[in-house]
Amino acid sequence: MTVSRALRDPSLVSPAARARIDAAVHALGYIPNRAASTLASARSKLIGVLVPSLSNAVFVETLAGVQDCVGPAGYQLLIGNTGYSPARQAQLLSAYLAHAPDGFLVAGIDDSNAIREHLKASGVPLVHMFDLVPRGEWAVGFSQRKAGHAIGAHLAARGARRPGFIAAQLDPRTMQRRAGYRRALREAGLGPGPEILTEAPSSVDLGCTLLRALLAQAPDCDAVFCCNDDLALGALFECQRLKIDVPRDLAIVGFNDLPFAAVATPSITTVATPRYAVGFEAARMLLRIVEGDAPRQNRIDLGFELVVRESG
Amino acid sequence: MTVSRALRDPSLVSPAARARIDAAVHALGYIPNRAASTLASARSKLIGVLVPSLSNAVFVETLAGVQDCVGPAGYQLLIGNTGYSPARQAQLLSAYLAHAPDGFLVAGIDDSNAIREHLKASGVPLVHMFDLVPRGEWAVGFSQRKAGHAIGAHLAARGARRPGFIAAQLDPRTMQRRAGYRRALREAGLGPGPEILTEAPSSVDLGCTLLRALLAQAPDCDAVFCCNDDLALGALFECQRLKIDVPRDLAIVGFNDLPFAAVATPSITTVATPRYAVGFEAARMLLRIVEGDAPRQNRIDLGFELVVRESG
DNA sequence: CTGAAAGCGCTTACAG
DNA sequence: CTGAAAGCGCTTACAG
Repeated sequence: MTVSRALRDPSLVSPAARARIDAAVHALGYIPNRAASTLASARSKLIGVLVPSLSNAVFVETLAGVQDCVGPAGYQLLIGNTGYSPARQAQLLSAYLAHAPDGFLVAGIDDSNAIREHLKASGVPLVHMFDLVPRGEWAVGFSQRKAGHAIGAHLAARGARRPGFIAAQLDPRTMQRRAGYRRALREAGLGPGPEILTEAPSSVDLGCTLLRALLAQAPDCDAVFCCNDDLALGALFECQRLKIDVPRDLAIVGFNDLPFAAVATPSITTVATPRYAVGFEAARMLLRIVEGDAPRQNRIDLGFELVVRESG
Repeated sequence: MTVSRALRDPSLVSPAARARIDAAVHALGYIPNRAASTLASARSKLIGVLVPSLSNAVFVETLAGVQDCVGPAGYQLLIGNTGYSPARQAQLLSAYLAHAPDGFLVAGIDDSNAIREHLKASGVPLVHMFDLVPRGEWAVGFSQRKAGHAIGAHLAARGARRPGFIAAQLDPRTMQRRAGYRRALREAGLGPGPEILTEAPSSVDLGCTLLRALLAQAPDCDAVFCCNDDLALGALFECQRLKIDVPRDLAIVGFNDLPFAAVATPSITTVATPRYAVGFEAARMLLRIVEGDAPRQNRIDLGFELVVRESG
């Protein structure tokens, strides 16, 4: 148990003992057993992270932020992909609870109260990522509504007469962006405009399809807000195929500012979202809670930035 | 301990006992403690997965395959991003070893023998993903060399006189593709052709830069093999910016067949790689080994497919 | 089919 | 600064 002490905090042990222990550890290739440590200390050094998708680069970068924050502190992640399904989210939360994680980081609100109570009972702290919505709970994100509003206002200011909207997945964040966007159009005296919505998962390919559908429904459309950059890229490709000049004939605006947006031809106007920072700061908040140094602020709004480029 | 039995395998217990146990479990919201189970049974139901990158969609899809295979069997993943660094890989392997994983799945060969011995000593089985190289070890993948060869042969057959090559990251798999590609050019009586290589991480943006560098070095270049689709997309964007007609003035070929390749304008010729299947089959192989039913074959070659489209 | 005993490898809390 | 004792919550192996 002097060994146990030396491994956890070398300063608790005399230099002589430390040296002998270090030597033995090296000679034997000894690796402490975390299961035993977890059992004895009631600290697993595991953090459960739930994201709605991994094919969306946004969440991959969020995970990178989380990892960069918790890795140096010696925590490992249990990463779960909910596929935007509340049921799957509940299932993953219970499965992870068996591993006694020290905390949870979740992107996408959990609607089902069943799990909420499960969690409360478990006492495992949870920080929401992206959604600022559940007041009174820990959250790091930004206002999807304001971001959508910024885009609507931009298109109106740019002179769009009949802007359209295309969206996939229709998760709550997308719908919040839409709400802000529509509000901006209203404020600018524009109608709600044509919209093509589908619950299908988002993809570049789908962007092509939705753009065609939009133009079929509203041939006089002169701008389109795509609920994310993948869709925007597909829309751009489709315009190129149809010989529609972007932005002259049709302005295209995306969302997230994924790496390709800046270098597409034309480059894509979009909203840069602080996804890496959301992951990092949410993880930092969680670690502070776990380690008993909870921040006074329970919500952090990281903001966003409209990036105007060539496409609209 | 009848409870323990009922939870692991209900058939071991009488229906009456089972019913009472189920009722109690529900009433209490009881969740078994995996740390205790791991400690007592020497089975963690944890699998360590090491990939070189998560910003590359290839590995994200590989992880999806792994997850879809091991999830139903009740295993959780510890996912580590090595960032193409052998040192980081070694570090992650030791860190994960402390969690006593039942197995490892690794993309990218581990060069450092130090860890190899560590692993051997631990007795934790490991299956390589993508690389078929280490004979005598478990592996699921395909021949990068042959895939590169198929591209070289295709460009030559298509009439390219001076094909170029651009590549980033320069990991072993990329270099194997290059070797096969160069061999095909040689066989077709073409010189090795201009090449722009950089160890920088791959990105769409970098594709733009490398294409410009290639054309600066070899203005008479009439085709380019980009070591992956991200680079190919960047190259395509850059051609559009420079008003270079693809494929008339310059043919572009990528690698992986990421979702956007099929819908770009023009659509991108590439090699479809079985990345989801690599993950799934590697996981299946590992599970069989872990569960004492090791397959007789220790290597599975999943092949690849050249997908000829508009860009070259 | 059910149960009492021992132990997995650590950590905690308490003595020295 | 170091050590003996007890226990974390399960599972294994052995009796009944």
